[in-house]
Amino acid sequence: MSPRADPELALQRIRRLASDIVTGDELAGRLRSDRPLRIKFGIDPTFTEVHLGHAVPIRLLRLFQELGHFPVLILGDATARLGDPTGRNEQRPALSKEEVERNAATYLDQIGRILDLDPARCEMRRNSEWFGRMDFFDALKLAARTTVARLLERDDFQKRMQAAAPLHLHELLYPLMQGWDSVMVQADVELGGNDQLFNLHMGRLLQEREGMQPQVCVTTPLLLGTDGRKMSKTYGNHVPLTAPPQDMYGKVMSLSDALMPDWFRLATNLDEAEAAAVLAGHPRDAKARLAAAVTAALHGPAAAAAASAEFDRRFQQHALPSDIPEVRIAPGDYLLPNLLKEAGLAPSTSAARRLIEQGGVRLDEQVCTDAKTVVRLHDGAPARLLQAGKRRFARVAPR
RNA sequence: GGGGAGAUACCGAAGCGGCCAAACGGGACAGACUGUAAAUCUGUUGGCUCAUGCCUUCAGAGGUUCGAAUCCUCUUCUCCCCA
Repeated sequence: MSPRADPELALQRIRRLASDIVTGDELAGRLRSDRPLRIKFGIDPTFTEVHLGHAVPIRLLRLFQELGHFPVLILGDATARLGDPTGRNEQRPALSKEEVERNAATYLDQIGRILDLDPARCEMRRNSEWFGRMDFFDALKLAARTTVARLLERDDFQKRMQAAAPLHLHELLYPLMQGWDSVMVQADVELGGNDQLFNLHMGRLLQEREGMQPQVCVTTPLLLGTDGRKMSKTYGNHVPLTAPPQDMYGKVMSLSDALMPDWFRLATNLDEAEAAAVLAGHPRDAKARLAAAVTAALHGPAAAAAASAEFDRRFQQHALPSDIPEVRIAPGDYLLPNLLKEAGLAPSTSAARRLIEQGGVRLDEQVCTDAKTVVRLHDGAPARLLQAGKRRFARVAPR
């Protein structure tokens, strides 16, 4: 276990990644205590792809770990089967045990890219451990610890009541379950996205009822997607933690300028002064620095440097990418649109034709706008270089 | 249980017998511009052996008609109001 950092400095670094802290004084007090704090973070394995937005609280958890504290990761295998009502898709179908397990495995793989999951430095618990043992009376006893009015304070519950939208009884109990996790693992601090504040508070309340010192709640700000909307897979504006270095770098480079300060703060380890200095320079360079920092954090500096060099080659010097996939096809004469389809560069020959007519296709580095071009690819013919749009390439050769 | 409104391409939404492969908006893709972007402008956005040609689409199944996304019947599903 690394030695604990200076409490003042620690607090400063935590604040930089935090949106709300309830309460700051309590956190300062605990950071000054002489034991490692138990930092709880819960994830419900309800989906499989973790992106940079999800990663913000995980990065904060990592920071606590670096500061000498002890992450307690809760795998919400019980809660996942219920579904946190926060989500817009309230009708999330109940997941099977198998699905939950499968998701959990991919989660840990992804989280492990940020957090040190070594059992000596991190505790991992499944909440089925205690919820699986509860009987109905235990559940009622838990429910008796709060009031309906208190639960209905939650913003999205209120909205749904007002909109006369369905609000199921079990959804009301979700915050209680999350809060009970805090009791069971004796959390000192719980982290979560800033939409989690209500649930985090419930942990405080339940711990207090149990005569424990209530946990400190720390929420993290929302990291917006590359286009400024909420980061989401459906918008295609997300950066998956598992994205290969080249893609990751490229995705970050497509970020809107205005979002750079947030991204520096929430997705990189640059300190405030350093980030400010970089941002004062040319936006292009700042973004390159950002992309490199994000990529390096997940793939290491060497991969980041390579991704950066490749990106510059491709988009600044308009050079060909260094790794063009090779496609082997049956020998013969091909109409250009068919060839594009065969090479996997277009979804249909019609789409390929349109692309050609719009000047989006290059054959051996020459723009070709004639959809009737015939490409002869007989046995022994040399490979032809195809480019569709700015970033799709293939070398096609007869099989 | 009663009454009403719907289901159209990736999404939202027009169309209500031929001029409909289907307006418009968003998204996506391409081109120009650029700092890689964003913004802006332009174009494209069912498929095909590439054609002023053919084929498959307007919830599903039948029917009327020379002709149906549009009319009729049934089925499925959604939403709203009343009980």
